[in-house]
Amino acid sequence: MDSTYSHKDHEDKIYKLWEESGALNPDTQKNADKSKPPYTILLPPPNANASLHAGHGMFVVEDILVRYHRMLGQPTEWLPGTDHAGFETQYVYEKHLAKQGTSRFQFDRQTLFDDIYQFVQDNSGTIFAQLKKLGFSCDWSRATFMLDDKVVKIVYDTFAQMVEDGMVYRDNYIVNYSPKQGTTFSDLEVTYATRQDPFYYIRYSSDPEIIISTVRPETKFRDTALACNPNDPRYKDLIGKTITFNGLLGPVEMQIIADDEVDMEFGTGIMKVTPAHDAHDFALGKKYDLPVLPLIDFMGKMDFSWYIDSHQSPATSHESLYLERARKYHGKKVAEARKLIVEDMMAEGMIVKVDEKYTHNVAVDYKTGSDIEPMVMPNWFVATKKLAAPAIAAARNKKVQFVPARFEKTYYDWMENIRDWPISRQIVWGIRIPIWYSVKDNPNLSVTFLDKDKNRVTGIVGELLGDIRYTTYDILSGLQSLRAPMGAKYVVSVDSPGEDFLPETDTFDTWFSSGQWPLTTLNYPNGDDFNRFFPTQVLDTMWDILFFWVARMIMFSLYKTGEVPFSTVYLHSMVTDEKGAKMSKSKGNVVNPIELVDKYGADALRMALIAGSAPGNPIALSENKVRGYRNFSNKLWNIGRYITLLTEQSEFSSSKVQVSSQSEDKKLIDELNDLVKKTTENLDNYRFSDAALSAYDFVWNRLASDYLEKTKSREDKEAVFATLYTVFSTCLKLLHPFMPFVTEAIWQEFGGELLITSPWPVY
RNA sequence: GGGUGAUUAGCUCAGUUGGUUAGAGCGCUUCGUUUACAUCGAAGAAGUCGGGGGUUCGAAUCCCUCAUCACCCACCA
Repeated sequence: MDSTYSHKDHEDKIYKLWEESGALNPDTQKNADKSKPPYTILLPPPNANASLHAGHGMFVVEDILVRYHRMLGQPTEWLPGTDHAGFETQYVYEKHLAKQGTSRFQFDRQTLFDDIYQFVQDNSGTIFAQLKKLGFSCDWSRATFMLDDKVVKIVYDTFAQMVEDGMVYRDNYIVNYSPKQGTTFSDLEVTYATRQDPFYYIRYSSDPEIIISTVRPETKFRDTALACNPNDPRYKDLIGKTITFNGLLGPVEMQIIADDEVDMEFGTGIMKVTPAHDAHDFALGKKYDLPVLPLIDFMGKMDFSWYIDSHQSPATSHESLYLERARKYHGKKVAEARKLIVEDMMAEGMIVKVDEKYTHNVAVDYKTGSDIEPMVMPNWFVATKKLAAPAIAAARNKKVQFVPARFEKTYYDWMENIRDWPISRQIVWGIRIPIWYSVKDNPNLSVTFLDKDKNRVTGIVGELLGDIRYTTYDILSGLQSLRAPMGAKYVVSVDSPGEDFLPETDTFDTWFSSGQWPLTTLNYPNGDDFNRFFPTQVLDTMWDILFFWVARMIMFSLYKTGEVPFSTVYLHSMVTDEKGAKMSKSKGNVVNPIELVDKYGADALRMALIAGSAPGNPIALSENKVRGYRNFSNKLWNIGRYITLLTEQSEFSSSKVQVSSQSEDKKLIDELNDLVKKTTENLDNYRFSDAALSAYDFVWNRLASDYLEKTKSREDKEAVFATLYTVFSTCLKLLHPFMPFVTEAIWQEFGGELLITSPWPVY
């Protein structure tokens, strides 16, 4: 044995040994005891085109659990996979296209999908190779990709079933829409940016005095009411009345409604209601039956065609001015239009005050920070209330338990206030929603497609088909996007129901498919794996996707099977930099785990991530800490080396050793037994840090520094050897889940079967 | 606005249901080339456990309160 442990000489070879031994697959796992219940964990699928980041390293808790239960003799399944990651991946791909000077608009949706598929294929494989570098003992034979046929089939089945059960519906509803990204986002995908914007006080009327305040004067053209608090003495007498005033586009009539939700303290206490472009106003509109009048189009541009078209022949100079204004605003981006509108309002003396330093929160999408424009449009929704009820009950009945327990409360808070879930995304990369629209029944479908000459054409299907140049087939083959108006007739079908049909171009929210991961990976409902491994034992992930993913898996699983998909949710640490700050590219404090593995070995990194970590709490990763555990790897190696040297220097052989009855030796054995008990209990209770550190402490301080040093002077080398060998080999087992490579490497030096499938010590 | 977590040695953090002199790693000081390991060994310094109050025979641990930091949810025109 070399005098220092060189991880590079061992890690890859050992991983190969494990793979070849069949240990990673429960069907070939040598020590699998069929009479014992299987132990199953599903790896949260990383993005297929991702590479490893420090956060992935925390999946080590899963490897620890899997290795521990494998050593207990349970048939053990750790099922890996990758996610297509919908919008995130398409965003990455679009940046890639931009670099090549092109964009998604140059391709029909099928071509674009195929190209992204290829792009993802080209980048896939790295993440699995990197997970292997960390020593993760996944069953690669069952690796699943979110777009595999078996996954897509189950997702389609679920959708069809939900449509039938009335759990999925199509509705015209206000959604978070990003004009820049061209897609809807769910509430969870929206975040808020604090911004400073001018806050305008606009006079609507002098007698009675009505001044409203807003940051969005450009939307006032489609206001459908003014609202005040019913108890506001300033406006009490006006409630229910209709006032008339002069707007930039002529006289406007507006009724005044009252609602408790209007805050008397805020601004002037009276607000404009724009149901088409504000979620709160939309809700008010529903309550008071106000019309929804859109003003901003899907590209984020002002649409004044509603005014222009109906005011084509102005009779007065006023009317000419109004029309001129409407034309000026029309087609402008929101921000630009706002400027022009404010200028005109200023000129008209309508703006009485501007608070330039008003700070407020603006909705942006979580990934790119593009502005969210609340828009009313048809989307597919999942009715979540009925799904949530059993999911809440399951947690209350302890069918699912959270580690740490406090997340149970977070889970309830979200589940009890759950809102319907918009699942359609206007992107290409994902699983297409299996809906078809007949062009005959729906002549008012709006489509964008590339014609035979690759020109981009947008229009209404009925009109386009009246043109000799276009057939349904042309539209279908060049199709980029389709927008079906509310009330369109549709057929739920995976394949085209006929020649006269055009497909829904929306795809599912990526979480709609990943939410069914326990079902799709295990081949619900009749797969052997499903019968064997479902429900699984532990789901481990970080707390940031508790709602996105964990909650959805619980809901889907209960909906489809009546059972929870896993009994324990373990929420591992967020990996931060050494100062405890969140890692981010912009801060430049991102640690590359593979570099640390190269430098110090996977075992060292694993220990650094586990030692001192607690579920639900952040863990600071520093190179120093990793180096410290690299030293421990070397310590283990050298203890092994010392034991080997003992046998080489003496005549006795390792096969016939017996632990002596010397009190010094017996005491150590007793302490070892305590350690085995403690480690086992800690593992059973998800106390990984304690389990790792108690073994670390025992090996280094008790075994190496104390016992080993003291016994160097002893004459009865054979007895010392016996004790050392017994104690140390047990310690290797205890440490194997945490430091699989070095423990296996030493084990191999001792000869014999693989450590990975050796029995866990008993106490 | 609602909620959660954190605050323990210079740094990063453990401390399970309250129980003897509060722990680890790194760092620091002094010494050591003892053939397992200098990726080491020996010895050592260092904390009134955020402030205040309370419960208890006993509190880092339970309760109240304040402060600071971090995060989550909602988002007021």
